[in-house]
Amino acid sequence: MDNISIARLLDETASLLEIDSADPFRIRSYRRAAEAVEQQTTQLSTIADDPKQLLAIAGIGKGMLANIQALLTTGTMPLREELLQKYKPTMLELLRLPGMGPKTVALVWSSCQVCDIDGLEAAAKAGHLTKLPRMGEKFVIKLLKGIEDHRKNSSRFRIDKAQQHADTIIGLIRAFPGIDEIIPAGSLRRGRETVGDLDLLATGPACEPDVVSAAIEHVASLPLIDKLIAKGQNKVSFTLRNNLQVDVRLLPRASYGAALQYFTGSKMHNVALRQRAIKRGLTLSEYALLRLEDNVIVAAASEADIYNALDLDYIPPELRENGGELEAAATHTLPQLITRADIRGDLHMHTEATDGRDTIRQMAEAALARGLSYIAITDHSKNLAMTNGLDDARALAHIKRIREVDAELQQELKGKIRILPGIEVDILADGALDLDDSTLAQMDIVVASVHSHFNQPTEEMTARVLRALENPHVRILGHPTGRKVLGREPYAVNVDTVLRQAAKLGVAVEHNASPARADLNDLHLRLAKQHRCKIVINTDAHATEELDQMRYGITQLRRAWLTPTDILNTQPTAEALLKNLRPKP
DNA sequence: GCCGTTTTCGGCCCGACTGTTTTCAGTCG
Repeated sequence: MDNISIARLLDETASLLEIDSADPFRIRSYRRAAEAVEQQTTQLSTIADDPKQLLAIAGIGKGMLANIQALLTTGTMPLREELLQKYKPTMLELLRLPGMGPKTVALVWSSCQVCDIDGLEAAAKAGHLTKLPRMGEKFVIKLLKGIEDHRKNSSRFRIDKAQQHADTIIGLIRAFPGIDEIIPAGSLRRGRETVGDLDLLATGPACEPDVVSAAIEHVASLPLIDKLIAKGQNKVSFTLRNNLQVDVRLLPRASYGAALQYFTGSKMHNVALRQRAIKRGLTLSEYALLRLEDNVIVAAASEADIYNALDLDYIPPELRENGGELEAAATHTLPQLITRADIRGDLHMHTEATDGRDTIRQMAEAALARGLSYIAITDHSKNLAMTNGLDDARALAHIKRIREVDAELQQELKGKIRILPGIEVDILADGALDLDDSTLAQMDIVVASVHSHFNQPTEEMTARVLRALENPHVRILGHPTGRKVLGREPYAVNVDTVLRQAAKLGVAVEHNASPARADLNDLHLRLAKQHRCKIVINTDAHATEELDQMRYGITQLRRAWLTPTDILNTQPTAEALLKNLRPKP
């Protein structure tokens, strides 16, 4: 059983305990353990016989150790089985409906024997629910709408889509006079790959308590609102037509930092931060950091003030996951995280020669405009027929053209941007590549990628990739996990094995910056660093504007605590980069 | 159930909003 499954079972047990009205602190420890397990880069199954290592994980004590060992050996654990005697697993899905918490789930079970969504809908329509305490007409209407939405769309939104919506809404709100700052908080600010909803925090003269109601009305009447959910003294919640929920908060300048800190989260980071505050005789809320004894404000206007008042260095949002960042901030050992400006080249992109939209020259000029010093053009090879992939003859003609454009730009732009000839070659079923070695020998950058991995067994795909890595022309492994964000496919290969072998052979692994295809998540990236892999970050752009997707990839690198020295394409020149890649045969 | 530069017992984060409550429980973030 892998870490993700262990974490899921612990989290489900926590939910079952909630329905069972168990001790809230016991429930919290199960949730905390689930989070801790999820953040481990080592598979617990490999250290199961060493209790010391397991107990060293914060949040894992004697009881949880026994639970994890039971899960690893039997696939379940006594408490979970016991709870499943009393309750049904389908109740966990009921908890995802708006307004349905553990108490209400327990109530409909004990009074109506309802344990799943279909049953709940039937009971609501039959009028059975309004007979229960604290449940009226309004609740039932909201519930039925919630069930409908849940069936239609219960997934999260990809970060780039969420960012686009945020930009639009921010533009509309900023138009109101007296609002001079508005920032997305929540998981968007922390750079998660997907977000559940948008949290936008605004401040300015129009957000001061005595005048804020006008601004609230402005927000509540934005034309793109599909359904208004709530309108409070400083908060408006609504959904867009695609069901994305947006919470806008208008906050006085004096407490903006506290609010930003609070609503950026993560939840576990905030809990840990508040515990730290209490130990110092302080209390932290979304309004301020206060001294407990006399309620005097210690810090509130900026996030940095709050962290500093708690004897911590400022913690970048991407690290706020309660994964050791508080300890590092307390000892001044936070990493100097990589930034977009550190990236000097992009080694994976396509042109009109295959399935890209723009020309070699357009890609190069766009890269230069974005501050890059070198790029590699890596169009598809012939096996990807639907992309008009290049056979050996066309590939050779294409790199000749690439060299010509490079020479032209050397003349015109005095070496400000270099174009390296390359190819994204496909790995065939037997692990061979679909172009001749003699062709690959002409390329500076050979990115080997598995494209057709659907429904293939993991062992087979892993073996396939390992064989491809043996080809000495391969310098970068593209799409190293074969994953699509929000897609159906999980990881096509055994990631740990593939990363180890790539590190051993000196093949760089690619972090694909495209939000649709962020092959390595933050745990994989940390694993890659542990294994001393060479890591490159590429956009896989199919048009000039897709070069901007680098920003999303950078966020993932930051979430993995990576610094400029961990990434190869921070090298200042194409020559320096090539020297750091696997030597050509 | 976890944890300890106050502690091996007794703590464990904070506030707003909703619906239906005639004073607050439950949900949510």
